[in-house]
Amino acid sequence: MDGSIIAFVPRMQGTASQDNVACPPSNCTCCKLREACVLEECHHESVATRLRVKRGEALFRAGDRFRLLYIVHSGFFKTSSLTEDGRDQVTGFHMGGEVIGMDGIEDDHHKLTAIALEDSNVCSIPFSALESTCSREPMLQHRLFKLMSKEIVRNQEIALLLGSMRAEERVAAFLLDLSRRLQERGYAGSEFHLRMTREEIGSYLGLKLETVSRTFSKFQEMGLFEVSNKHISGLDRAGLEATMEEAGLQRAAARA
Amino acid sequence: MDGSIIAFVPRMQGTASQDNVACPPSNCTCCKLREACVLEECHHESVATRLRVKRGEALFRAGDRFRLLYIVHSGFFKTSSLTEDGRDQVTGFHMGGEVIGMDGIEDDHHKLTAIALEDSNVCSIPFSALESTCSREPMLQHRLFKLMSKEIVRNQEIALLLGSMRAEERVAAFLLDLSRRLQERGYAGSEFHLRMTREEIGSYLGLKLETVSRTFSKFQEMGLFEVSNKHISGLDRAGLEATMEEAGLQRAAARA
DNA sequence: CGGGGATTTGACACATATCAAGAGCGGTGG
DNA sequence: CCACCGCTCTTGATATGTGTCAAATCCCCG
Repeated sequence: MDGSIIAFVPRMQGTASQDNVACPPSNCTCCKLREACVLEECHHESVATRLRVKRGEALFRAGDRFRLLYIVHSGFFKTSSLTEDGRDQVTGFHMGGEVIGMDGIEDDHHKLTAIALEDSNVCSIPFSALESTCSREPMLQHRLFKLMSKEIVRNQEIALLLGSMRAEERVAAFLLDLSRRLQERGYAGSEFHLRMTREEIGSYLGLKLETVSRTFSKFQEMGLFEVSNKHISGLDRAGLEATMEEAGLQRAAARA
Repeated sequence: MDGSIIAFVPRMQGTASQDNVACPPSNCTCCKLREACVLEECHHESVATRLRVKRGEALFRAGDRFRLLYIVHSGFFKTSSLTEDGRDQVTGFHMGGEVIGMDGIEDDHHKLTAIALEDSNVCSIPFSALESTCSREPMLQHRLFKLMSKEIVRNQEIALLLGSMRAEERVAAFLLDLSRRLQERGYAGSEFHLRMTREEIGSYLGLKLETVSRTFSKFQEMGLFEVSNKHISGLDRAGLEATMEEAGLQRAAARA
């Protein structure tokens, strides 16, 4: 695995509500995951607050004043940018252990909207407190720099996907990424529920929903997985990777 | 203007070589711009080193060990990612005052290659020294966080461009961005030399070089600017913005 | 002054978008 | 518990934007 910046990778078995029984949403002093959290030191200072977000609700919206960074504790989010000219695009899907909100640091206002795709729990930390703690805790500062760098790289990878891949490669890359992240969190990597619609996948991948649907059907025919509505099973990671490589070879051949 | 994170915006009149006469490439103690530099505090510590990079040379390459962050002092760079499967894409063009290399913080290795598109001068700062200084200088830490956030947002904007804009909009957005940044640096915003080839522009915008060329020709016919090889003049910013808005309206109409 | 890469332009191909219709599924209320 | 409604998804037919291929010109660099 990569020398993960995000050490906090919960292996959630219980539901969000069960968690909340034991951990009231006021602070994280009893957080079961604090030892492993990216921003661990903040727990010691008791500056983190637990929040529940229901499916469909926004954690923050584009234009909101930025104050907090959020760590997804359980659940699933999408972030999207909605520009004044009506352009709307999903920029990411976020699951347990991932940090959301770093787009707001630049000028104290969020550029993105974060919406829960299922009932979720997040940990919120005032960025100003985080900065203070960083000054005293070089390791925390170091991890935060790495975390932001990782977010830069992630966005560059999306740009690479959007700028240079065909529809099939994009969809394969999307599924492989999702599968890998679920597996890292202790879930099966070959069988999972998609929490987002075809339209949201398409928006993320720069494709129309019909193209996503068609590609799913085609992959199913190829035996790369079974898809039934939002449920994926029997995902053949090696097969998907081979599909991507083939497309890459074609590109290389075309160039030669 | 935006509450610029990058306070260091040189108004270069002289050439790179003239600069170097006065400022040997050993350190920045005599840097004319240190007062305004993003990473000002580092100059006080004399940890910054000036480098010259000739046109075509690499500042760093993908896979290189990451140690330094670079501030472009004069000149012009492109950064690009080159993956093992032969995918190659320009991820950005960088001019005076901009910081390059933040993609390497994540795991101590650069993901991108940075190549000078003209003879250039950069200031290099060991990242470890920067981190140490940050711990003592909260304002520097704060600016560095903002700088990285800005880079995150920039990459999101590229993704938005690649995922949702048509060729004409992309080219218009590219020229407007370039024009704005040149203007901020004291150059004319309506007349400038393109330092990159059509192919590099295309790679950055997710288009083929022929499409870039055709779009340039079309814009010229529309009277939005004159283009002669790499020279642009008479750039009509308002006209380009109108072109983008029209495309946006079409999109909105299509959706309704 | 020669040569090779860069650019332009045209003709054509193809991937994906668009438009359209119908089926499936999930939630809601009777 | 069933029936309905709306949203999501699938699939087909067609349109279109951009890629691909090719050739000529241009221009910069040596």
